Amino acid sequence: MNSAASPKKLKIQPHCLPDGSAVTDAQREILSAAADCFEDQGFAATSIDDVARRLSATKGMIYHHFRSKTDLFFEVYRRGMELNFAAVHPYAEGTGTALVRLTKMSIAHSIVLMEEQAFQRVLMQGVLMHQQGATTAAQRETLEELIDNRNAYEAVFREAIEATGDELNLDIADSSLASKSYLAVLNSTVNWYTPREKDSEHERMAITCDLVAFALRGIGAEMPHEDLIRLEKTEIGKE
Amino acid sequence: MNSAASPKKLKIQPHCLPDGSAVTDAQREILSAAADCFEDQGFAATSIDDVARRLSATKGMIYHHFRSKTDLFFEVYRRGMELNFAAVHPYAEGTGTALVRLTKMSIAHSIVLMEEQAFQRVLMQGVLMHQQGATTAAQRETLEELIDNRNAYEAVFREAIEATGDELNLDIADSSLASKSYLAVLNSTVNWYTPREKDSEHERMAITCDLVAFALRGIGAEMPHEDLIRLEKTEIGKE
DNA sequence: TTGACAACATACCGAGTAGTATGTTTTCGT
DNA sequence: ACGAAAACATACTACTCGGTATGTTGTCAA
Repeated sequence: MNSAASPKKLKIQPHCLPDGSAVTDAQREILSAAADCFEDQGFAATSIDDVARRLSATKGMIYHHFRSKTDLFFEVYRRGMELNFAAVHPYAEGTGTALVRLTKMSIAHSIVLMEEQAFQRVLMQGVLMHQQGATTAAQRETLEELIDNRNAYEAVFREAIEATGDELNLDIADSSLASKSYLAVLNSTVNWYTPREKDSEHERMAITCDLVAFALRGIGAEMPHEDLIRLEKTEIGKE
Repeated sequence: MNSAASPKKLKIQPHCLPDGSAVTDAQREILSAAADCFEDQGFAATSIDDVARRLSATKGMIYHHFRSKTDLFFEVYRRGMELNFAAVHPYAEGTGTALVRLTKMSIAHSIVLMEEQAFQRVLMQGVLMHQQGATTAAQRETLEELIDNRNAYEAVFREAIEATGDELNLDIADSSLASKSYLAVLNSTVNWYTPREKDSEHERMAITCDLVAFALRGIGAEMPHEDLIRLEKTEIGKE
């Protein structure tokens, strides 16, 4: 089914820095605070002091763990992609029909998106940053790698969509375009969703259900409502 | 059909500043250059000197026409919304079935989006800016107004989608969510589309066709492919 | 001609910021 | 216990940028 060109092993090993060293608790806290700041103010408007203040720490502490502001941003990006892969990958390789697998992937994606909004918004900024131009050569290289990562993620969905298309004899002219549209629907929440204090889990499930149904119809597939609910329940259970 | 709560007159009068004064050529050039800069680098990373340099002018010239960097951004945003309204409005009030009207609106939206990418990206940034928080009280007020404008735009689509739902007896649970998903598909191009030098018009038409078909299926509607092409041809003709 | 105003250009200031250099404390292997 | 390295904190520098104050040039009505 996914026998197509995908020699790319998805590396889901525990989080580590590019140099291979492990991530300490302190670094994880920095990444989280940085993600919040980048979400609130964007990359350019966020100062290292902002991040430090959010941690009740100092600039020196940040620079002890990360070489530069750009590096910090990249690590936040990497962490965000990791969250997505970790959530979706099990279902991409799981059992069941292609349609069921795609549906589970979509539910997992939508939920992790709403739960980790800060990281997700950083991903968007990363894409934007790519269209512009990172300064140094080393940074460009890192950024390329991150974008590759994102493309690989999209490819996972594209293959699942293609498999579903084959399975149901759907007429999908351009699977690349279809996957972009498909993910655009699932990703749309980052632009407007803000969790309410109460009942946020139920709320998220309802939204996810609607979004996935919309996206599936978009590629021509249908998933009965009660089946969607059932899949979603099992999905949430895993969390 | 759109008898629902929409007392809001869409103001499409020729472009003018908030104080009512007309826009000069110089101001239009500044707006265009600023849109390019904001697209390339984002609001925070763009300096007034950057905009001036792109015009081979000076900072003083910019500040002669706009009170502040934020004001300039708001005007770019306003101009972007204006372009969208101008493109879509005729079809929202046009003739034909609800499905045909919605389709025409979608085509127009998709095309203006690809043609005026710089302004469209600024719109996205404006939404992001709203989620964060503009500094001064006056700026917040202006931003609220701009967001209202955007919501009004979304409402135009929501009403068209509701009308189509009534017409075709579609099962649209949450029309607000549906319109957000719908527009997310059409808007997705700003994140990846870059025009090729040759044949860009044909390319844009093909993409638009696919996107609109996807979005329509998303709400449960079907538009035969040849009909879509035909509508698109008449649409382009207007340009 | 002139004076008044618009349309710029130039010079400058103050606030903020990425990054560094260096000092201080905590941890930990031996 | 102790020395060394890790894990911070503090102080400082060089630089950018938004905004302003002020100077210069063109335009045009009276």
